[in-house]
Amino acid sequence: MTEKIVDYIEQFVKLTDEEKQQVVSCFKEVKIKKRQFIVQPNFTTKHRNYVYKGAFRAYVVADEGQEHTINFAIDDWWITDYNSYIFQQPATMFVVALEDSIILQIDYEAEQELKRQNQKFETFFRIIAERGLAFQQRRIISNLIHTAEERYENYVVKFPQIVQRVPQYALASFLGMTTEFLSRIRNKRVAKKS
Amino acid sequence: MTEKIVDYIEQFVKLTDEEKQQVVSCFKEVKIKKRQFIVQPNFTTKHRNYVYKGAFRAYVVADEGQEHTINFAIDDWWITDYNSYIFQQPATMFVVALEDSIILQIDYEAEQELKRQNQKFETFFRIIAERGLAFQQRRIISNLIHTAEERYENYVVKFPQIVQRVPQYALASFLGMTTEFLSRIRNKRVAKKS
DNA sequence: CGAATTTCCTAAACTACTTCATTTTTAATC
DNA sequence: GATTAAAAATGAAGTAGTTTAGGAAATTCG
Repeated sequence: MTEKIVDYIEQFVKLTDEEKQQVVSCFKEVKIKKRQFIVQPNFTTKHRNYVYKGAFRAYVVADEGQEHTINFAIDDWWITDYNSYIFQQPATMFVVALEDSIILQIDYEAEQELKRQNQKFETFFRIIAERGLAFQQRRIISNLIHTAEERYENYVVKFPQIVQRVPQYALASFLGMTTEFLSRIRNKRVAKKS
Repeated sequence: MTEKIVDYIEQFVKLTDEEKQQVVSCFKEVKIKKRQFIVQPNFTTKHRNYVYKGAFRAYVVADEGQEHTINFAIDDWWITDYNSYIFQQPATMFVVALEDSIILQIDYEAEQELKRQNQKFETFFRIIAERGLAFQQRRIISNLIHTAEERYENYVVKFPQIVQRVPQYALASFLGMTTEFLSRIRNKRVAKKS
C-alpha cells in the first residue's frame, strides 16, 4: 500500500531505506466513501492527498450555484485545494470522492518537517510543484486556443481513463461547457462513426 | 541593480552575506530592446528571467495564426516558457519585450548547481513554483466562472499597472476574447461613467 | 426487487462573443 | 515632421455555446 507512494517519490529522488521509512511514517491511509468530502470551503485544508485507488473531483460553486470542476484525480495522482494548503488559508473548493476510494494523507506540519530535515524531500516537493505548474500552463493554453469540441477531443485522447470514470456533468464543467453541449458533441461523434 | 533580486529572494528565505554573493554571481544583467524576443519556439529555453525593469509578454501562435497571450511580466516578476525551461525541451512560446527593458538571467545549469549546493535555494525555488501554481489555479477558476466582461473588470482591479502598460490586443487575448470585444467593453464602461 | 434520485438526452429559442470589413486614432520610422 | 505602419473603434451579420424545459436511462439504496 505505502510501497506505491515510495515508488512514486523515487521517480524523482532516490531514497535510502531509512528515508523510505521516514516518508511512509508521515502518510496515513484513509478510506473514503463515494460522495464523501475531503475538502470543504471555509475550512483550512490540512492535508495533501495521494490517491492510492479511486477517483476524486475538486470544484467550486459560483454565485448562481453552478459547479465548476477544477481538477480530477484518479489512482496515483494528487489532489487538494492547493491554494488553501500551501498558504494554510480557508479553502474555496470542495473535493469529493466519485467512487469508494483509498487515499494516503500527509499533514501540513509533517510535510514541513520532512522538508526541513532532508533536502531530498525539499527537492521532491519542488519538482512536483514545477510539474504541476507546467501542467496548469498547458491547460490554460488549451482553453485559450481551442473550441469546446476540440477541448473534448483532446481530452479524450490524453486522459481516456478519466473520461470513462467521471460523470458527464463533471467533465463538461471541467472543460468549460454545459453538460447539454457536451452531450451534443458526443452524439455528433457517435453518429459520424457509424 | 542586483540588490533588488536579493531583496526578492529574501522575502522567502533569509541569506547570509556569502549566500547573497553566490546568488548575485549567478545572475547576468541583460538589456532588451522593445520588440526583441527572449524566448522563441523550437529553441530550448536556457534562462529563467527576472524583470528588473520593463514589460514582457509570453504568447503562443495557434494554427490559424492567432496570437494568445499566456502571461505578462513587469518589474519584479519572472517570465519564461516554464514548460521548456524545467524540462529543457524546445519552447512553444514567444516571449517578447513590450518596452525597452532590463532583465536578470540565471541559466539552467547555474540554477541546478545553486540548488544542489544549498538547501535554501532549493526551498526558494520550491516556494515560487508553489505560488506560481496557486496563481495559475486562480486564473483557471476565474476563466471558468466569469464572463468576458467580468474577467476584464476583475483584472483591472487586480492588476491596474499591467492594464495601463500593455496593448489592448495583448490584454484581450490574455483574457480570452477578441480585441474588438474588449474595445466594446471599455467604451461601454466609459459611457456609463460620464 | 422496486422506488427514488441522479444522470443523460433532445430540441428550440436565445445571447455572449466572433468575424469581417471599414474608418479613425495613435505610434514608429526615415 | 511627413509618411507609413500598427493599434483601436465601430457597425452589421454570423455562430458557438447557453438556457430552459421535458422526458428517458441509469444508479443507488432501502
